[in-house]
Formats: sequence, C-alpha cells, structure tokens
Amino acid sequence: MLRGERAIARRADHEAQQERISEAVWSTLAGKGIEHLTIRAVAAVAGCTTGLVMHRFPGRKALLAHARDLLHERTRDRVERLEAEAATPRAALRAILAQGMALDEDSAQEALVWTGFLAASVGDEDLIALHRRNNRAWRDRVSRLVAASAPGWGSERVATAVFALMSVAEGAAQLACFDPETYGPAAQEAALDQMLEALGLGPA
Amino acid sequence: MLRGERAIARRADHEAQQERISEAVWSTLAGKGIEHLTIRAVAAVAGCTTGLVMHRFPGRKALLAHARDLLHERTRDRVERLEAEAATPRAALRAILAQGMALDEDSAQEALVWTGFLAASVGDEDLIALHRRNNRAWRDRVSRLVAASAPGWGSERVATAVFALMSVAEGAAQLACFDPETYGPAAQEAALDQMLEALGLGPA
DNA sequence: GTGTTACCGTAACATCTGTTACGACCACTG
DNA sequence: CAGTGGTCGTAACAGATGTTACGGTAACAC
Repeated sequence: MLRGERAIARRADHEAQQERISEAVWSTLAGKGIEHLTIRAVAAVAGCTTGLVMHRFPGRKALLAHARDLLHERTRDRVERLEAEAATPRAALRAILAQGMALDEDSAQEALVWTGFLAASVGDEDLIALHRRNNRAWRDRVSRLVAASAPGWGSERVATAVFALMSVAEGAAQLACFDPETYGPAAQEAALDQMLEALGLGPA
Repeated sequence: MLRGERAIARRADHEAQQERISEAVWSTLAGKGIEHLTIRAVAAVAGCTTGLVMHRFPGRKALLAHARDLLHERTRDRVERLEAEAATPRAALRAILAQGMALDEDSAQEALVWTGFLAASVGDEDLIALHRRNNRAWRDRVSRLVAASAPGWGSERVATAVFALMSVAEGAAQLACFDPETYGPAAQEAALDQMLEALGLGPA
C-alpha cells in the first residue's frame, strides 16, 4: 500500500499547504486590506512562490473562498468548545457572543479579515451565497441558545433578540477593530452584558 | 467682475462634477465592490472619461476620500433634519439610529458602500484617520441624545448604552444588506425598538 | 540504471491599473 | 482677428496582476 500511503501523505501535505496559504490570506487581509491581497503578496507571506499558490488553488477566488471556509470552520470549533464548557445556556450564549467581538489582538485581526471578506463578497454571487449559508448557521446557533436561555419566550421574541444580539456583537467588533482606542475590550464586554441584562438574558 | 463670476461658475462646475463622480464611486462600490472600483469604471458610470476624473481629483485615494466625506456630509444633514423634526430626544434618537440601518433599497446600498470604505481603510492610515474622526462625531451625537433622553444616568451608563446602540445599528445594517431576505426592514426596526425599550430608552 | 510520475519554481503572457503628457477645442481678451 | 488661458479627451506609459506554460528535480517503479 505504498501507493496509497504516499497518496495520503501527499494529500495531507497539500492540505497543510492550503492551510498555510489561507493563513497568509488572513494575515494579508488584516494587514494590507483586500485591495492589496494579490497572489504575489500571499505567496510572499506564506513563504513560497506564486507557482505553488496556483498549484494549490485554481484561482484567486478559490483562494478567498477556502480562507473564508477555514475561518468559519475554526470559529465553529471554538464556539462549540465554548458551548460545551459553559455551565448554562446563558453562559454559553454570552461566551459565544463575546468570542465574536474584538476583545484582543487576535480577534480584532479576525474582525478586520471579516470586513475584507464581506467587501470581497459585494458583487460576487458565489461569495455572497457562502456568506449567507455560514451566517444562517451562526444565527441558528444563537437562536438555539436564546431559546434555551428563555424557555417561555415566543418564537418572535426570540428572533428579535437573536438579531439584536448578533448585531451588537458584529457591530461592536467592527467599531472596535477600526478604533480600538475608543472602543476597548472593557467597553465591548460592558455593552454586551448590559444588553443581555436588559433583554432579560443576564446571568441567572 | 466678469472675471470673478466666471471663476465662481467654473469652480461650481468643478464641484458639481466632483459630486457626480463621487456618486459614481458610491454606485460602483455598491454594485461591483471595492475590488472593481477603478478610475475607468467610475468614469464609465459617471458618463465621462478617465481624463476628467483625473483632472478633478489628484488620484484614486483622493477620489475615495472625497466620496467618503460627501457621504458623511449628507448623512449629517439628513440626521440633523431628523433631529430637528423630532418631538422628543427619544424620538430623535430612534430616528437617527433607524436612519443608519438598511431599511430600504437606498440605505441598504449605503451600507454596502460603507463596508467598501471600511475595507479600503484597512492598512491605510489616512483613511482610518478619516473614519475615526467621522465616527467619533457620530458617537458624540448619539451620546448627546442618549444623555438628553435619560437625564438621570451617569456618564458611564450613557457611554455603554451609546456603544450598544451604535453597534446594533451598524451590525444590523451590515447583516441586512448582505442578506435582506433574512433580515428585512421589519426585523431591523423590531430589534432597534426592543433594544431601546429594554435599555429604558423607549418612547416616553 | 532507466523510464515515469508528481511536484513546484521561473519566466512569460495578456490584461488591467493608476498616472502622465500632449493636443484639440472653446470662451474670452485686446 | 490673433492670442491666451482654461477645459477636457486621447493616447501612451510603466508597473502590477491573474494566469499559463515550460522545464528541472526528486522520488518511485521496474
């Protein structure tokens, strides 16, 4: 089975390379912005040549899509871990919302990457479809936790609270990553907590 | 004073052209995304040649900055009108927050333009500085209205509520303009109203 | 060893981009 | 009616960009 093993090893290498390149995409997106996200810039950050990038991805768009998917995957893993570790649905809800804000250097960078992806989606039906699918999955997760946190609520009230909470997390991250001096981590957490408390979803 | 009159007329023409071109920037930004925002595309939408664009603006960056400033100016005018027309500070607060969401076709387009500007600001210190200045002015306005709406609150509570409200408006607009089917106008208004009500800033 | 296969770097290509330079046109002056 | 200054379109330019094609190299098969 040398044939098979080698094939597996090679595919694994391929995936590792894709991952490394996707990380270079994130780094470039956060550092230089999407306007400077070129194959050459990505290759330089990834420490390889443009040839390798083009051998791993069929084109620039696939590069973005894969980086986008990988980021979503990692976020999902992180969120599922947080949810599993939480003692109550309300604690889980707060944890996964806070996870999406720009509370430290890494998450602020992620928020920048996020706006890059969003900007790249404008006018690109494929990327928009990707965004919608992922975002709806995110909405479903928040919905589930809100419903579990407030069993008595009707579906409409849940939906409204979910949208408000998602908006706060997204908006706060956006604001913070472009002006961290004004909107620091403490301000973001305070806004989130005040919000949860006001909606009746504060710590039991 | 023919000399002076002509000079004024010509400068007025220049400004009208700048305005027209900036509108083309918005249109392109909302339709094709910032990656396709080129001098040629802008000129085509504006119905002129690249030569005129380059005669009105020293370069592409100035083009973006002016479109950004003009959008801010118009938003400010609109907001000031809304504020003047409002019966109470709370009504004004709600009106100006709703104005920033993606409640109709035009405002959804504005939200798309907004993300384009944000994405263009990444890695560009000048554009970031512009964003921060405008955004802080926006924050001051919301702060003033929240303080007027809840005279008893301490500055810290005001600041937290302001940040939460700004985040909701920004985040909801963002979510809505990329998935209007899921997050319609009614959902956005419901989220805003629920939010104001929960924070104790609902209609008196 | 020899042929084969996959891997990947180099260089080229066509296209697009921002920017510049030049010249035609037009209104107005003297 | 020349002359002048401002306006703006055309075309060119250098550089960057996505993509393709080719060639060398190393591991493996027989």
